[in-house]
Amino acid sequence: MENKKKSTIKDIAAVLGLTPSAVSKALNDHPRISDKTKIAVKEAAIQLDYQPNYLSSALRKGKSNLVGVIIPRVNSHFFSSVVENIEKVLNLNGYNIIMTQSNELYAKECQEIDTLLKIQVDGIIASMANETTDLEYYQKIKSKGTELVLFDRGEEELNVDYVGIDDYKSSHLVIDHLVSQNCKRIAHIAGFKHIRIYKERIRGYKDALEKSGLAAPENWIIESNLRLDDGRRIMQQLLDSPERPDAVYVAGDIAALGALQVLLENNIKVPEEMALIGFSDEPFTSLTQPSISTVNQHSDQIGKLAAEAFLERINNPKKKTINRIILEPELIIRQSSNRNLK
Amino acid sequence: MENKKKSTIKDIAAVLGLTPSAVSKALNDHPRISDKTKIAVKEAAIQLDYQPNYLSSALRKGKSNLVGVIIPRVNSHFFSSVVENIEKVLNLNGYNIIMTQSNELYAKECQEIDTLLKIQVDGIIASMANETTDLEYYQKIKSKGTELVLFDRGEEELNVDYVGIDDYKSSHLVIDHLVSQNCKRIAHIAGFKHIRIYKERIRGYKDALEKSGLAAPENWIIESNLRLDDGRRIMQQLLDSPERPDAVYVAGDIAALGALQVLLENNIKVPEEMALIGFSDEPFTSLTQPSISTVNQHSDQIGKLAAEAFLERINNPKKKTINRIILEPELIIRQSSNRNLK
DNA sequence: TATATTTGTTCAATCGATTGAACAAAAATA
DNA sequence: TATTTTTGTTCAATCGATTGAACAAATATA
Repeated sequence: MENKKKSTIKDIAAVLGLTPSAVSKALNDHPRISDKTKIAVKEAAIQLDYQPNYLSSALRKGKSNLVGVIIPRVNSHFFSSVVENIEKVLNLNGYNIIMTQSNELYAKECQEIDTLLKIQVDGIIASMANETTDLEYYQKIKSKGTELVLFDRGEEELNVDYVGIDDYKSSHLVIDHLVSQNCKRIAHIAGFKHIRIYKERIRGYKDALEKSGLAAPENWIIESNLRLDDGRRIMQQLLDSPERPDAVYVAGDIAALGALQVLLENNIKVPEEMALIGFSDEPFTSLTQPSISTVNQHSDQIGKLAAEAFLERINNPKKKTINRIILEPELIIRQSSNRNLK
Repeated sequence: MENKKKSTIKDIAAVLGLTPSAVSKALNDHPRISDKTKIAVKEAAIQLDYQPNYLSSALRKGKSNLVGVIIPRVNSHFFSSVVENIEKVLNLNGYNIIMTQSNELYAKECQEIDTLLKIQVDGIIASMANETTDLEYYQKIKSKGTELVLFDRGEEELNVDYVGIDDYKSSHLVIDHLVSQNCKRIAHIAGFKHIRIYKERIRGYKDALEKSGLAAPENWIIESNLRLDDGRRIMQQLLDSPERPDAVYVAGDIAALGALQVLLENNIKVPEEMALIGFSDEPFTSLTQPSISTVNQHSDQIGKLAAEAFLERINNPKKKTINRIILEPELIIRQSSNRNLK
């Protein structure tokens, strides 16, 4: 029952009275092999349930047709959707992906990079962990000659292909909308400043407020991990502050959910007394009561474009120019910020 | 700057005036190599930033030290937590994991299995897709001599190691609790009967009701995909039925969330008019208003035990006995079913 | 001192597939 | 018929690491 004897090109060669090299060439459609032989070889391959040995061919060719994907965490709609779309595109092109998660930890991320390099993936597509400030490990990927594409969280100094949205503009969409809802005192629960995308959101927040002639006191920009608890803690802090805001723009949906919980627990009317906007369009934002306004990052597009950037690079190894693809953000207005509809 | 020349044992050998085989043995602590040589080799390895070529050693040894993990979807706390714990245990034992998702699709699952077999993983740890009824591909894993461990969703006929919870008993915990809350008409939004775990939950549901002397009309057991929409649709259907239930036991948290939405939209008091219990202890169940009672499946334990089952098997290839590890479920009582507290 | 044992290293084959060069046979051209 | 070209296949080296056998040198035993 257990048919452990995997067949090799040798077995096929033996059956047909050929040499292994002829078989290899037949399978790879080498021009010098006759059609007759090719057909016979391919038939025999099926008969013997032949599966090429990936390890040996990768070793010989120096190419694994494997791409590593590193994301901060899988349990997020945004990231899992990006991965799904990366996979879709790469599968069509003969690549398989290996998905790993850093859990937002720098140490874990380094370990994952080492593993992927060890397995000799042809490239890595990654979004950086919150903790990561030291880019040494990413430099290492490039120095090993492995392709690297970043998405969402990526730093410009690495000088590699990047796909993401216009974070600066996102903040403008958010703030302009809140202003149109007659909000006057808008606070920002932000991500860490050392990460480019969050820095951009902060910059956009400030500029958009200034443009509208509203104040943006420094203590209304609160950096955090954007976890549920951070959202809760900071919202409570804002509620307790002497001049309470009338709107809060949160740089992540999960933290926005935490913030919403605290608002509801304190019987604050949303959006009448306090408007709320999150970021990422996680599915649960449409499920809460009230539903949470948020910013759509086009995860499907990001995945597709990141995969294509990798393919382009691997197919043109000489190419020197760097692609920076910036998508338009889309504001999704739901109950938590819509004072007219409710 | 780009240091593409990866060093090999040959390079180390050249530096030290040894042969590659001596270097290989030194690195692998072969007893016949002198300590002096070992130290010298290891120093040189560090100097040259030597990284063993995984492909060649895997090819030669017939062992990749890679384990594939197949889950229905990553975007779920239960599955991502299981994977996290599998990884933790396996990393400590020198294995790396490759995580893939079937998206609940049989075709995708088959493709993932092929990929993993191609990459020549040493084993596969999997939870089966909802769609899967044909076990041929899983048989294939075994017939190739690759170790297989199943968790949560696994069928007995495959005759492989399994880790899961006692689904039959889970239903008893749920029903007994609902009965204690004075519920009399308890419906069940179930998963597909062809999957063992859901079948067991249904069986437990029926037996527990019978034990309590309550009716369980067949049309109160409604099979589904357990998606959000299924929960919504079926709950609406139950509300519209002539004899409306006063409690619903849902075999999955996401469907339970959908059900809750419909209840709230219809202004039905939960749990007073309708009690609700889900399954899996997804984090959002504690975040809804009211929070949803559910069953904890001990994802961390499942991951750990599945990884250990794999390790045990790979270390004792001759072992013939099958491990079936069944954990105790834990009922988590929250607002949606607790009529006393609220 | 002669022989046996231990120690440290090299040799050579191997894992399975790939690939350029070599070669013989068949076909085309002169 | 002699020569060139084309075609189909085999040969042999290679990717990098591993491993049992072989061998020489050093050490121990008789």
